[in-house]
Amino acid sequence: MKYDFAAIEKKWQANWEETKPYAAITGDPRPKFYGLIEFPYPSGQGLHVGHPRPFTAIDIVCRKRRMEGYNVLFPIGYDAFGLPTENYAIKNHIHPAIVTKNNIKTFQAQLKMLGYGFDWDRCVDTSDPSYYKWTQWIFQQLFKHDMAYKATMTVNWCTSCKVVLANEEVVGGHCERCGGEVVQKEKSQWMLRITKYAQRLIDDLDDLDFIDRVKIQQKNWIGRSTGAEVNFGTTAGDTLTVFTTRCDTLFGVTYMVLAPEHEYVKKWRDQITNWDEVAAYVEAAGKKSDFERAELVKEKTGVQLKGVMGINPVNGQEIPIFISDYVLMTYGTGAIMAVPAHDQRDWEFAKVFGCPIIEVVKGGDIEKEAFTLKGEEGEMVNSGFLNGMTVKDAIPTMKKWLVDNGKGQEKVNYKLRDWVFSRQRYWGEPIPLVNCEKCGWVAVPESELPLTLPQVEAYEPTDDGESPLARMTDWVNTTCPCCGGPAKRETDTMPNWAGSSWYFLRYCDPHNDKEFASMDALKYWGPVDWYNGGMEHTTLHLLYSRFWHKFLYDIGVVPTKEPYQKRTSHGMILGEGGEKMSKSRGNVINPNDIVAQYGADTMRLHIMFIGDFEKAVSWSNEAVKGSKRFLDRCWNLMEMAEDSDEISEKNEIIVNKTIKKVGEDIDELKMNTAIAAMMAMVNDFYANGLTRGDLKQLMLLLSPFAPHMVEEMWELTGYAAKYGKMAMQMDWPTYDEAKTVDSHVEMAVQVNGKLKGTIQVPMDSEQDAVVAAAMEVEKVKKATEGMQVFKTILVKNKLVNLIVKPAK
RNA sequence: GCCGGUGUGGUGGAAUGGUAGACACAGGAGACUUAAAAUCUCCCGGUAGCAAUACCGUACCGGUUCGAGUCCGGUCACCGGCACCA
Repeated sequence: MKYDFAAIEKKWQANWEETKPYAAITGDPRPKFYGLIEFPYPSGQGLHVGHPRPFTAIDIVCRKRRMEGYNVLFPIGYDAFGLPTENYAIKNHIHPAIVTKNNIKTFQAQLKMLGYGFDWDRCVDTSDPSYYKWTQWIFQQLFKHDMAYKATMTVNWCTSCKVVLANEEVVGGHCERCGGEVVQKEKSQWMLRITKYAQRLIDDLDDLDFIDRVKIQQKNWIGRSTGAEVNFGTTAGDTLTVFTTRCDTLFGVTYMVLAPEHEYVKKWRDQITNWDEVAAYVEAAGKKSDFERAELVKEKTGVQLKGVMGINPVNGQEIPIFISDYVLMTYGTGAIMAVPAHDQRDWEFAKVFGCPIIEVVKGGDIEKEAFTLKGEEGEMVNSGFLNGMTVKDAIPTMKKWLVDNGKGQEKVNYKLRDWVFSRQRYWGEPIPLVNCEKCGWVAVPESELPLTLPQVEAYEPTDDGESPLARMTDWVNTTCPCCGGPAKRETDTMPNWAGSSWYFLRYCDPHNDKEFASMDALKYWGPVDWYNGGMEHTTLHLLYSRFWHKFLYDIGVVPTKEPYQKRTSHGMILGEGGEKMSKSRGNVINPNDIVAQYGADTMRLHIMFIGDFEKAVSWSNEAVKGSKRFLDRCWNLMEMAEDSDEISEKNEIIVNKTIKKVGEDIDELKMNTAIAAMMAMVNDFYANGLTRGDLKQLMLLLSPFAPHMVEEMWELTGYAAKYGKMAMQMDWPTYDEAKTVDSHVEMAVQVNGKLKGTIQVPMDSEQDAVVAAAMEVEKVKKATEGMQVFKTILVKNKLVNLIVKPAK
């Protein structure tokens, strides 16, 4: 018999729509649990199989928490601003708001189809003015606290789309969408000072329950390195400051290098005797994209600034100064001291330009390559007062010398850059600022928020890379809230990361029109207890939202310094054969098809059973059958079950064992082994028979995985009437530890570490009894014949290992 | 190059240093059926053997251990991230 999944799923989804068993109640006295999944971007393609994996996993965790007595918040929403919608709108001349609305409808239907226990009354849409009013409000707080500033910087410009692209949208120097060439262009941008939080973003990871690879990746991205700033004199009179992590090698400095954009290059124009050559190099470097500068340049290039020399502070030696594009303006001071003996890049440059290479740490062969020791045990040579020291000791000694002599100071640098926050796009939150000639940048009064997106006729970006909003002169021209004089609105919009940086806060209090969320609601629900999401967001969304949250904490509007207590991450779902799913490969799996053929419960179960949650797995249409077969077997147990509400004696052990295993596995997201354990229990039921009481335990365990079918079974077996509750509202089953193990155990018998057989012995048998039983095994007899047992290793209830040698 | 991760049957995958391959998919055999599907039961790493059994087996080489898929050192391959960060 097969169960009628279509009718059953429809019935129970209608029931849940009506009775709202997933409603979260702010302020409820039960302990709270806040489970979160990354809200989807409502694309035109609808849900794909990638979504249900994390959604189902956290849904299962939340369902279990409800049964354990928690007041659970498991919300959903839509990250609705973004480029694909805007491009679709451009192509089809439909307003992006309408496109978004339609897409959300599709997503909602699909999410409901899969039976997720979301609290739908808390649904948010980042493109809804009642939502982005508060995104704008938060931005204004950033602005008011000097955390947002406008700066001119180089951005990626697609020559074909005539549009500014984010770094993520540039693939190998070309536009991700059209493949056109991407060049660098100077543009004035809003920036957020995330770098101000760099240290705290590292330090506070220690108290969080994030999986290690997330912590490591965030730390690497922030890229803290400790070293020193060293002040070099120059013959031009200016002090040239560099950053180094290896101040121990100062005696090995044989030249200096500036980034081509360094301010001193222009400043020294009159003293530089080869200016034409220098100017040409600067211009050429400026034209190169970052991609070309990083990727294509194998051989170091550069030009010496003739006419100016640097002066090494430790020995007063005059050294040449070069410009080269291997030195980045965006890190450190944009200038370096070059130690070719102990830095591979400097070594390569020195070889090209014939600079001297002076060894200051013994141990390598600097004729062949730079000696960049990994440990810190090398011995200093040719280094004046450092001679004879280890590198480890030389670094602090030199630091102290620099400070004492006013030649430098300790310094920490980060790779993290400030966050480019402007997009020259239509479909994003308008930045709620106006520019007044007299007052400069001024925030739009809070009473005027939300500053809504005006209706425009064309969403296409303009030729000069301005936002489409710039054409709306009626909207752009306004008055200054400060002085009442003429002012212009900012026409750039926010990036799609804005709305997602705080959405988990809005879920706590989604209908509040006085505040982004009340402190009471935030205190009740915060922080998010468990947040699962993709690794691809580790250094973007996850970092950005931690930054926003810390800022909100600092201004006293959120109660915790971190937004998420626990972070886990799921592996990708690949197509059959392990290839990435893509339209061009034609291997995309649509969840709708699986649900139509097998039902939502099978879909949910299978996507959990398919493999280790953290690892990538390939989808197999064939294998889905197994999960469906299991559900059918569970369903058919109803006919087999004996008429008793007690757990049967014959199944006592397997039931208790399975309750323990499933409960523990769910908490570790090991859904695959939890399901395997339930399958094993069902196999036992088929072999040994079962009571309705046994089945009841299975239904409770299976309820989070296959909620529709279980509720139907719960009703048919009479439990719904008996308890007046749905299965999902029952208490999570408990187990008796003593009953999770049999009275007898099977133990392995080894002779000299080789398996010779197994024995059945009473639980917790002592060594003598085990050895006696072991000696009864034929193979053991044979293997120990004429031998002397001189050592016995007993692992209780597991194994006994007899170590033998020939008897004399 | 650097930082993470992974490598187990025909396949997806299980295994706190303790019986490798749980649980499934595919495959094989049987029961039921006029028949097929479905369902139920059994078999299913390799080599040799009628068999009992023996030997081999968790990418590769070595080590620690009574015992290693698991720990340590080295090598290779693949995946993800970063990449001239001084």
